[in-house]
Amino acid sequence: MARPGHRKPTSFDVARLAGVSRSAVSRAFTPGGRIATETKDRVTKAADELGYRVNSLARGLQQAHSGIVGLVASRLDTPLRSRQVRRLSEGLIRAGFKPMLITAEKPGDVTTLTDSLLGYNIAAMIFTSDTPPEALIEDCERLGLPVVLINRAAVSDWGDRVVAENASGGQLAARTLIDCGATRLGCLVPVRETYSVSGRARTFLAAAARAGIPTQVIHSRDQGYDDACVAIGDAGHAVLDGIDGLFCPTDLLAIGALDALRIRFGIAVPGRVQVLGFDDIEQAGWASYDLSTIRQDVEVQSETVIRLLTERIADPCRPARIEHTPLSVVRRGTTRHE
Amino acid sequence: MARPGHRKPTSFDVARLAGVSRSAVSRAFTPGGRIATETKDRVTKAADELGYRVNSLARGLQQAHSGIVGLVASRLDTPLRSRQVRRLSEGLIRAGFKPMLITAEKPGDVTTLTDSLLGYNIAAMIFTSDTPPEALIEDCERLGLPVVLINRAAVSDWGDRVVAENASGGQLAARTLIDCGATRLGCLVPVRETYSVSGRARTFLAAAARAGIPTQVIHSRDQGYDDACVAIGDAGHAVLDGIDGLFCPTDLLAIGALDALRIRFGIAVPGRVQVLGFDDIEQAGWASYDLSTIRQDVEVQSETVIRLLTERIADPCRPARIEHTPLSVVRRGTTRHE
DNA sequence: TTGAAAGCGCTAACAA
DNA sequence: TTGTTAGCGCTTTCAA
Repeated sequence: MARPGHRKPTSFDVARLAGVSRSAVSRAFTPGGRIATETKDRVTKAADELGYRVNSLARGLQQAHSGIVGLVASRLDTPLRSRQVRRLSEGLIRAGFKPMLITAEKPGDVTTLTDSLLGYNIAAMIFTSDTPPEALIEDCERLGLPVVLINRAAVSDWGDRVVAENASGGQLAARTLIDCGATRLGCLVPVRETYSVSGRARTFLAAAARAGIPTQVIHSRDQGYDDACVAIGDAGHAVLDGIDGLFCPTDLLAIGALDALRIRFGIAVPGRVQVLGFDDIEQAGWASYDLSTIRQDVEVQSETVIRLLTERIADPCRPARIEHTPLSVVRRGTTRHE
Repeated sequence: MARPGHRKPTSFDVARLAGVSRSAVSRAFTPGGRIATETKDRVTKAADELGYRVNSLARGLQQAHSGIVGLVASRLDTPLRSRQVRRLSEGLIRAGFKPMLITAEKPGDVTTLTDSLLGYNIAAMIFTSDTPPEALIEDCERLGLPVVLINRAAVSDWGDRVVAENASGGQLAARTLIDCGATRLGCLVPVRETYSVSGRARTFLAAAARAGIPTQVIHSRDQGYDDACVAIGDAGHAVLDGIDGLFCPTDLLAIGALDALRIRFGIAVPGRVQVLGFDDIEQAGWASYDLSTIRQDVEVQSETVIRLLTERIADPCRPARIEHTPLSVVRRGTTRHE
């Protein structure tokens, strides 16, 4: 237990109390340290008595990195993202890292912030999707700093990537709706592009075209619930009457669309129009929505990120890799049975 | 711009290029540093040229703290919490701190983790509600480490606190329901206690009793959507037929209750039973719920936290303070007009 | 206002 | 296996 003593105890204090050298103390606290069990015990005991804790700052000054990992996330207050960040944070901690959270909406933010992170001699950076700070990633490359990109397009060939299979994602969505009997499709497409969302929408449209199914594009401003409501509202009966299946490349969009469809226009879902989302956020399972969707497994995704990170740190020279996370169809109440 | 040079430039390199001493470089990068403008310019220029960045690790070793703030949050994937964390993170960064995120569900996690945080010579700790790591806060006290508690009970008298006015919160909820014409109330109470939620429920019940309104308690296991669904399901018509107003101390609970009430039991809301939530999470505004609720202003809350933190760091000796965040009634579609 | 010198607390290379 | 020694990159007295 810690003592009321004012100054924080250092390895020197522990060394003196244990009757060993400071290096011995250092070794006792280093995972693979070459040290006699007996010595280690003495050190541990003395450390406990003094309430000693290794100073990670000093340690980080000496070693290759400080163990801090920069975690860059936009729209943290969004269901999918908050789940991702939670998992990543847990995974990082479990792997012995410390996540430093950078929440940033505009690319400018990210740059400034990461810039200051770099002074902490961090072990790596993780970028979740959206705002693409290309220049920043180039900085990381220059510094040889490991980078993992989640659901983001490649920037140069630096950085490992973990992406949902967006290509097959859009395709899977199209096939699912068609299999459920939809014959005239619609697709909600946010004007503000994003790697994953735009990718899914694009491949959905391509797949529908290949299948010879007529498809309408409904544009929304962005990816929020409100954006979807407005988009559906603007589309109006003129468009909506022409479709019987709607793909929304995000559950949040799907839920907004659903509310607009049912409540504003009184359109029966899935009776008149079937709706399919993407991600499987918690709210998709809420009884009022009971949204059919394509599931993106966040848990697997996070584990993959951590694995890639760890391996990259162990061997900085290996070529960049890209891992795909699996997708699965979750059939709920907004689509009809096949 | 950074140079391809392999070793990261140090203050020494900058000093040499600028033709000054290392101390001058240090001063140039210290906000209030006593240095001639001309010298500073020379240093800045040299630093830019070399791509120099102050090493925060080395700096933190020297100064009172490293600028890192520990941010402890449970249930990060929950709407309210993710909004809080987003705001806090933004606020901390704006104030020049770096948030280190500790996501932990069990008190044990928190202890281990914070323990390792302490090695980073952090500036302060912020605890969002739930899991109360009392021993930990005592540790902070012993170390003289500033602490801010959000919606948490006091532990000893260490730590500034920011709390919603739970006392008046429950009262406000009771009055709102009664004013809207409810005459037989119900209150959902999670068995697993939590400072804020339990507090609100308690004061709600007290206020209802004072007003002479009969009130039923419906217990749920915990605070999630599913917990509310199950609780309402278990209560059944026997209980539900006896109430015409239901207070749920969390929007998440309210939404779960709403779905159970309407979809499982076909009970009209607000026709037969009015429902009132607490927090005003984003989903409360979604058209399918349109939930009346008591709003907790997360933005104000975060700002208050940052202010308290900053002031405490500036003057570590000031007595602990407690600040209340305002509450307001948001009338939507699950209550009737007065 | 500036520079020289002494640490901050730790790890790592070397020698014993 | 252990201790000695030399830094890691910075800030901060203290003199000048």
